[in-house]
Parts: sequence; C-alpha cells; structure tokens
Amino acid sequence: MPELPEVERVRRELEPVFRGQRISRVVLNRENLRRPFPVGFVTRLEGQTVGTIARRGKYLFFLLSSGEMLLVHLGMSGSFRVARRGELPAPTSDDPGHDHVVIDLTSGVRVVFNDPRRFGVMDLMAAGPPGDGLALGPEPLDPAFDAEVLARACARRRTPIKVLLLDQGVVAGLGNIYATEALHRARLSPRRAASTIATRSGRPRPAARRLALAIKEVLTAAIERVPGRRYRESRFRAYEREGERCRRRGCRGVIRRIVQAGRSTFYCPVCQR
DNA sequence: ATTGAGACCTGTCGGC
DNA sequence: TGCCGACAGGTCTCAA
Repeated sequence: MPELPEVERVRRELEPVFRGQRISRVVLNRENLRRPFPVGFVTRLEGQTVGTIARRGKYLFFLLSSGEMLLVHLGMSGSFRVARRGELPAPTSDDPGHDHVVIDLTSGVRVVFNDPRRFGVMDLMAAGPPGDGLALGPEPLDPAFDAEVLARACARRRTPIKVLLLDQGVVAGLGNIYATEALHRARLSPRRAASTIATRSGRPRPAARRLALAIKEVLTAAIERVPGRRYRESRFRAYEREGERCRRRGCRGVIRRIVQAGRSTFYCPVCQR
C-alpha cells in the first residue's frame, strides 16, 4: 500500500506512541519478512528506549537509546496496529495470522506489525543519518528538491519519465500512485523519455518545473487529506480511472491504462503530452 | 550503464 | 460453488 504520504502518516501516528517509551518485550512470529530479521533482533530491541521516528522516502527509522536504529519498510501490505495490552490475543498465539511482530511498551501499549505479503523489511542499523547507505535520492518535499535537481536527474535518460519517477535513487518516496498522479497534474505524458524534460542550455525546461511542483503538491495533499466519506472517490485524478473522463477542467479525454516496467500507468492522452 | 523480466508473497475480484 | 487468471500502493537480482 504505502508510498511516502502513507508512510509519513504512519510516522506521525507512531511517534507519540513510542517516544520516550521503553520496549519491554518483542515477539517474532516468524524468522523473516522479505529478508531474515537480523541476528539478536529481539534482545537488541528489548530494554531500549525509543526517541524520535524519522522517515526517508518510504523507510522509517526508530531511534533507540543504544544508538542503533530500527529500520522499517512496509513493502506492499505492511501496517501497524496500536492497542492496549489485553485487547489482543497473546503475542504467541497458535495462529498469529500475518501478525509477524509484536512490540510491548512499558506504557502498556502493544504495537503489532502485520504484513500479509511479507514484502516489508525490519532491520537494525548502526547510528548515523537515517537513510545513509540506502542510495536514496532527495526527499521530494525538501526545498533542496526542485526543478533543477529533477531536470539534472532526467538528463540523457531514455527511460520513460514515469519509470524514472519510480526510481528511489532519483527521488525518494514516489510509488506507482503518486508518480501517476503527479504526471497527470503536470500535464505530462508518462511515456515521454525522461531526457525530454531535462535541462536545456543549463536551465530546467518548463515541464521540469511543472513536474517538480506537481510532485510536491500531490504528496502534500495526500499527507494532509482526512479520510472520510467520498475519500476513495476523490482520492485520485488518474490512478485506477481507466475508461473514465479526465477530470481536468475543460478536458474531454478518457483515461487510458498502459503497462510500463510491469506496472499499471493511467493517463489522459489528450491533456498529458 | 541501462533496462526489462522475473522473483518474492498472499489476498481479492471478476469471469466462466 | 469453485476454479483460474489478472492484478495489487515495492524492491531486488539477474541477464541482455
């Protein structure tokens, strides 16, 4: 499920739960997710007090009093539940289903990590700037990410712009939905070679300016959006709207679905050029 | 150096 | 009802 906005929302939900709390108990209901839990995972977590939770791209970093950091990636289907102890089955129930990790805090709160597809990751890493060593590109909401940076990353790249936006080394945190949505917002065809929005004579093209801005707008709106009625309806302007009318004012196009790098892309062939 | 295809998993949904 | 394929918001690795 989660791209940058969803991960950021998880961060905001969990930080007040964890911050300043000590981890009293950790239970693993299996030995791996996408990859094995690191050696000593449980003992290195138990007894630690958690500080802030940082985010880089789609990764979360729980800062521990030991100096280590707990790294979490939600993959496709990872999620956390927060409950009071006792509201849930014992952490070592016979059938944990997809509840792979249970974390008890001294506050009496229990946090459960659930991940049916197990594309998620949990790991422990040495102290350091969150994200170091993960080869992530800039944070799209950081002012340092702008049209120039984006244009430079596009230079001489013949790959379609949509595919390039999914490259976490180019910009960290976009996934299939928000790459799709940003391109719709910027009125850019997902099929365009990335190089066609690169710099020209040292200046970013207007397309690069529109796209950098659209990325920021789409992500910001998604972080702040409040779920509610019509949430699903109004969520996307292109994603999963194949066959529907383009929602851009004045545009009479119909949203098409294509496959790029094995993933669905939705776009309006009329207003996205 | 890039790029595409396949692999990793389970769940859901639509069609027959 | 059941079976089957297509598809799902993400990486990672391998081969061309």
